[in-house]
Amino acid sequence: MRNRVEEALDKLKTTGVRMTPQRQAILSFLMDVHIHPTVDEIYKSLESRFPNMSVATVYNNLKLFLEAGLVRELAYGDGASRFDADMHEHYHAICDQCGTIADFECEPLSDIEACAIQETGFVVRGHRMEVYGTCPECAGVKH
Amino acid sequence: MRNRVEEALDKLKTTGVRMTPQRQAILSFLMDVHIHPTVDEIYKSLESRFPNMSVATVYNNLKLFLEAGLVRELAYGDGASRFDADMHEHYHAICDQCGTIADFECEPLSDIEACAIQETGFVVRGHRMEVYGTCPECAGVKH
DNA sequence: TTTTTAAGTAGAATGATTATAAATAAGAAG
DNA sequence: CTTCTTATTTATAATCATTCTACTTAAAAA
Repeated sequence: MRNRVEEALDKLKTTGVRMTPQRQAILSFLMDVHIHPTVDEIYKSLESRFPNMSVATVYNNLKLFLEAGLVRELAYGDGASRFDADMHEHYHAICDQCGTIADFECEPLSDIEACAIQETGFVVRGHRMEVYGTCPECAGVKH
Repeated sequence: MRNRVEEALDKLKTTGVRMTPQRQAILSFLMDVHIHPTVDEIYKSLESRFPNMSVATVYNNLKLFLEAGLVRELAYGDGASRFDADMHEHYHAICDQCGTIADFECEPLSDIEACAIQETGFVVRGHRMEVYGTCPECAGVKH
């Protein structure tokens, strides 16, 4: 069995998507790293290997990956979006102080969705949820 | 008893904040309207009454109201932030098609926060949650 | 009134993201 | 291996929300 990146790119190829070094590098960076990077972080990390790569390439590929369901976008209001190639059901806890994002798992919030359906009459597709607070590192440090 | 807007502005006045027509108009617009407007919507709605008002004034006042706990900001990743002067505990359901935002109430998600605390070690301050789907109007229309 | 200074205004600056047009290179076909 | 088609990349301009800056105006205290 190949690794996740090659598997994903092979699947993309069957839909007319071409395999390029930049594309491969962006996807494997996202899949290797567990830090939910921004576009700029991805761009800077690949700068040494692809000195001529344009930021637009990063944006274009991320959009493609999003549509293919390979990554998800974490769009917090402030600043830049973050991207997560871990597609299994999980939630995020975000540190108010240092911005660290920690993953955690939990029963899906079915009763909340039930509430929403009952009170609003919406056809519910899904939800989004994050927890905010202070990470152990920041909480532990008495400056 | 005065109305909510005057009450709120009177309370602000006690902390050295001045009462201006623009400020009053922005706050009462937010409190009257139940549509979670963007800065631009607020600005355009008041354009006829205040032809010389600057967008910066809207931003400045919203920041002030946020700090005073009179409104909350709904920062969805795409596009502009929305503002809500309804401060009682509630959640939002957002229509994928028309963007409508419906309010609903529900038990607070205490078990999710418990999960987060246990798995991440965070000191949890609060959470954010929205439900996404299709509103009754959009779902009902077979175009 | 006068004075103090918070608030408003206009416009420039920033930062993330998207659009555009030309150059490049994947991959198919011969 | 060479040619051809067109997806992709690149560089740059454009857009959009938001913030900043310097100056003017006007609340409200004295």
